Amino acid sequence: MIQLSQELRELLGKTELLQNLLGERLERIAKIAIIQTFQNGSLIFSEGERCQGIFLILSGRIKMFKMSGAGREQIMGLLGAGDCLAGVPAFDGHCYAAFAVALEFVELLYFPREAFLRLLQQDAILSFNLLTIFSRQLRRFSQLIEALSLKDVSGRLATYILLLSHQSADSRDVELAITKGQLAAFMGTIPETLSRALQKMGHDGLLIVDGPKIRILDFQRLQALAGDYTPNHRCLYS
Amino acid sequence: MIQLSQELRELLGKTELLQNLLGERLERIAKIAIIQTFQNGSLIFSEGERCQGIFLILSGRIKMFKMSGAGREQIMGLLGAGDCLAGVPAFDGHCYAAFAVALEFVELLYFPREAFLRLLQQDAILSFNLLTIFSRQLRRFSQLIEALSLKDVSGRLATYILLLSHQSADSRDVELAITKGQLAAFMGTIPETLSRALQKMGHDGLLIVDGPKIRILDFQRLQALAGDYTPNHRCLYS
DNA sequence: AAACTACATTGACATAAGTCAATTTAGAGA
DNA sequence: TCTCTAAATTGACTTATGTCAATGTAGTTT
Repeated sequence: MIQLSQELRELLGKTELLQNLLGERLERIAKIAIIQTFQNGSLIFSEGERCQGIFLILSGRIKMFKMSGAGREQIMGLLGAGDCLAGVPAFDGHCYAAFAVALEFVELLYFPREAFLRLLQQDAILSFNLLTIFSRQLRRFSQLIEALSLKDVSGRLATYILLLSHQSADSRDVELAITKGQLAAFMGTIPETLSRALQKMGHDGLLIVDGPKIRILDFQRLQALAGDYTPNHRCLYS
Repeated sequence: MIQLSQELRELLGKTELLQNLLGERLERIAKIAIIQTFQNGSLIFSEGERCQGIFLILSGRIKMFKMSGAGREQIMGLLGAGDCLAGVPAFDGHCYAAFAVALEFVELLYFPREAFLRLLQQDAILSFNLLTIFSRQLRRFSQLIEALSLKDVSGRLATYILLLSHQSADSRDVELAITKGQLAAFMGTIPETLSRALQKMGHDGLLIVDGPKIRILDFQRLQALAGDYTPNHRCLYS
């Protein structure tokens, strides 16, 4: 729970959006911010709604997703403390491009669009930070497009597990931080198909699944399944 | 064919990346630029290659795409005169995220990365322009992800045709500016499937296809096929 | 411990879309 | 006009993956 203005300022300086700003600048930014809270499961905004500002996540996790007419979800991103939300709509002034719901109790800092844009013009560092955020997101989206269009579910899953493995302490042991249902929606598929893909990979001796824990047995074949065209794909994951 | 430096400077000022810059700034930018040309069909860069700079397209069209292990293409974007190329890799210093090939004879302006980044720090307008470019691209990618994950080929096709229709003079008549093979690769499918989808739409009385020309007969059913969840989706297409 | 809930798995089935191969069409160049 | 080539279409077939329905599992609450 965020309460102290002092504590708040410290937190802000550590976010990707507001890092490296001069103290006084940060001070001024903190002044125009409004704290908003959302209960677990509540809708923060909807696709198509007019966007009036940008959000910084202070605590809690948020799911951004698109939805088909039939009600299937495609998760566009999972955000947590320090991440910024609705950067694009706040910048270009158009509508939200996706839905956002709170996966937990969420505290947000809200900056009205006009004030945010004014600050953006005044502060080159803020612009730079936003460019960094946008470019990272563009890379993520590129990968997602590639996965959805050019890989089957097993391939996407293998790619994802290998990515987790890179971030993990022991690269052989990986733990899913989200439910398998969410993972399915993230991979552009449904829980049933994901379950079967994992089962097959287990049966083929690529890995062992135990609830959210996955132990990788065969990196080589997993990499082959992931089937990246580029010989060294590491730089893409930055 | 670009030859005169005067002519060049005028062109640059009209591009999205360099518009609204002060005259002297533009002058300085033009100085560090290097002209490169590519023959029709030639590879401009490959996914995974280290990026050393940013490109501005002076003339000709460029296809950006990803490729599967099996050799299938997903077109990420089609660029033309005035567009900028490799903005993200130039900014973040990582590798190209896709392949780029010339679809015609192409003339590019190349700005070495270091010089470009220096200019970016000095000029808030340049940053703003790049933010605009990035945010537009993010919206495009969002739509592509939504299409690939949540719509079938007919739905994607309907969406695309309606988009063209909005841009067209007579909204009932639409003309494809690219080959159907490229369109298929853009929609995340193959020519055979695209051909069948178009055929079915024709058979169902939604439209009439004559080579690259399409006449829309039934907007309502086309819109239903496109199946956007959001009631007013217009703001997404900006 | 029992019951409730959300999540995950499994099975049977339908179908959209990819693959392979053959044919047609249309544009460019001789 | 007649190739020659690339693009587009069509047909027969296979397969990945979504749908529906049932069952199983685990964590939480009473």
